[in-house]
Amino acid sequence: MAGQRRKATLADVARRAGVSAATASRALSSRGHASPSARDRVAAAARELGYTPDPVARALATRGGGTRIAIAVGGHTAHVVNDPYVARVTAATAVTAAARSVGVSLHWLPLHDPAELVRLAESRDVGGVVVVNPTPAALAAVPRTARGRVAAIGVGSRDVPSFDVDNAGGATNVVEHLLATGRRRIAMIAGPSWLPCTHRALTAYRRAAEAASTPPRVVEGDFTAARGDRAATEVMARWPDTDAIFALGDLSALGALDALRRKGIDVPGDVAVAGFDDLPVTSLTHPALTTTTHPVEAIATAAATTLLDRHPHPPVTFYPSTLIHRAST
Amino acid sequence: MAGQRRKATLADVARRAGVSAATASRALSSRGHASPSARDRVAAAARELGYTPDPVARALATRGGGTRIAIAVGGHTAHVVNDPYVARVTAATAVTAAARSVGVSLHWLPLHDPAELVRLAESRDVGGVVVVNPTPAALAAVPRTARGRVAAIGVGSRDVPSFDVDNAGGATNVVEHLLATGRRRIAMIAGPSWLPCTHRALTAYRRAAEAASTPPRVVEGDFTAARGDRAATEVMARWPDTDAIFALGDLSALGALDALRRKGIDVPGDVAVAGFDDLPVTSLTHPALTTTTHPVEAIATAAATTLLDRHPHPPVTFYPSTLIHRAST
DNA sequence: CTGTTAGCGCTTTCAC
DNA sequence: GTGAAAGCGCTAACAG
Repeated sequence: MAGQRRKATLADVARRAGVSAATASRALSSRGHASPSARDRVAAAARELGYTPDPVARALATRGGGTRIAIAVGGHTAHVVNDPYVARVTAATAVTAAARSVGVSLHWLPLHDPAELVRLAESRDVGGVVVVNPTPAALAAVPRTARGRVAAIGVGSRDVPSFDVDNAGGATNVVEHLLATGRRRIAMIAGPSWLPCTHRALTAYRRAAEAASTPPRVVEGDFTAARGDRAATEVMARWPDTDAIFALGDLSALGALDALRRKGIDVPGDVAVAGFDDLPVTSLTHPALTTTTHPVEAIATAAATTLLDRHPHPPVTFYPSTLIHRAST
Repeated sequence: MAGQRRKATLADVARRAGVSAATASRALSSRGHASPSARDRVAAAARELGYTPDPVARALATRGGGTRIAIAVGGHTAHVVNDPYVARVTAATAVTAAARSVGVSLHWLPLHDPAELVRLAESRDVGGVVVVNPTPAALAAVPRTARGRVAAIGVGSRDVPSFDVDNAGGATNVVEHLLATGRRRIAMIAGPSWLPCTHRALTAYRRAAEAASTPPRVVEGDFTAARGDRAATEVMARWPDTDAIFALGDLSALGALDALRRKGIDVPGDVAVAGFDDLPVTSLTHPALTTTTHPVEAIATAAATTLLDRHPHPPVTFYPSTLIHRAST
């Protein structure tokens, strides 16, 4: 319980190791060269003193490290920061950041005013920005000087690497599963049309449906349960012989389930319902929901790590979308 | 699009306003006194230059501000940081922190080694620690020097202010609702016994049950769905005439719902089921779950604000637990 | 009320 | 390889 005296500083370590602060710094950060002997003595001194470098001072001196990574969530209202999916991304990022002694802040990125993104990327204390649900327009505002300081969860751009779910593959999996279980008149509740990363899923659905000679039936959604409910109602009104509904977003799927139940339509007897996105509770609904699971934590961690470690980034990295077959299909 | 030249610094502002850096600092931070005229000129200069103070430098100079607030989640395994409730707390805190240019990091607080809490509280770059699901033992390790730098979501201690749900009131509400709807043999699936903040709910249940002359029926749970499932099974085996199950934690309630359905027990016909904690999807299950809603975001924001603004803190603040009556009771 | 003078703890030229 | 010295941008004494 040695918490009494003032925290050890680099100067203390240097003194104890009998070297200068500069050498101690080099030895510790293993940047620049230091003799093995010095390196050892410094390491020992640091250990004995329980020294940990002050991230604040380091950030100030290196003018660039940054003491936090900002998460900017694209959307039309400030409410987007309260989304459970965003919360998952934030928590995962906050864990990754914690290991480097940096923090995470969460911001709304108004899609009508992408300047906020630039402001964040240029803040001296921001080490990097993770953009969630970006649009090309918002990304276009990112100045070249911010290269390597911005990463996207969703679509990327020339300067912004993308870490994303393989939406196309995932959607294809779902549609093929539906086809394989005998469904032929499959409707889709899509995502909001302004969100480009959902286009791929929609395209994949169209392609798969076409290949099976079932004409596409699409209704726009917005990931909410309420919209899913209304969308399902609309689907059944426009195409009464529909035998499967594929909803982008599990909340919408649950809403659809509710709408069908009210109409006395049996799931999966009359209509199969599949979701997309792996809400933690979909195994507990009744009927349990067939959906896809996405490695959100891994995606967030990869994006954060790229920023934190200044990794050279591949332009786009896809993560698998895995089908989970349950009672609703 | 004026992002080209180097960001303005306090010195630039001071020069432009024709004052010294110290005066500019005083004028901007409204700490210490500055003449109205100086204040105005500095403010104008700052605006014209688009100046924003560098939080990193500020933190270094004030030795104490801190550039992040740490969230420490008590538990027996590192897995606790992946909890959806924790994610909600983290996101809300990250939004509050963002307004002050600070970040949030997320840590596991091993209950068998509370030293981690001390380490966090003493890190120079940490402005404050929010402890989630604390135990008295862990809190006891907090040094007096950390007063005002630690806040708890859950039980507090003499030195650690507590921000928490009124678990007792919430549980009482649920039990009284059950009694009011004619239930008399009410079982409870409790929380993990090491988590003190669930004791209050348990006590309230016991008291309410006693007052209604219904002997308490308690099974320990752990907030998971799997445990809720097994617990409900155990309840029905030990007390077959049970007509209501109150589960601490909505996941457990959903698990219980599942177990009852498998046994062919009708809900709410034979047995009513109520949850606790307001998972976002409980309105969508079938039957929809009666539960209580808790202002998690408000709680997290209050705890973070106390830390950030060095508020004088009341020792303990309770937030209401509101009953939401749905189909399951 | 305001300017001057010192740092906060670390990294980084630049000589030696 | 290593040390001395000069900051990073800001705030905190201390005189004036």
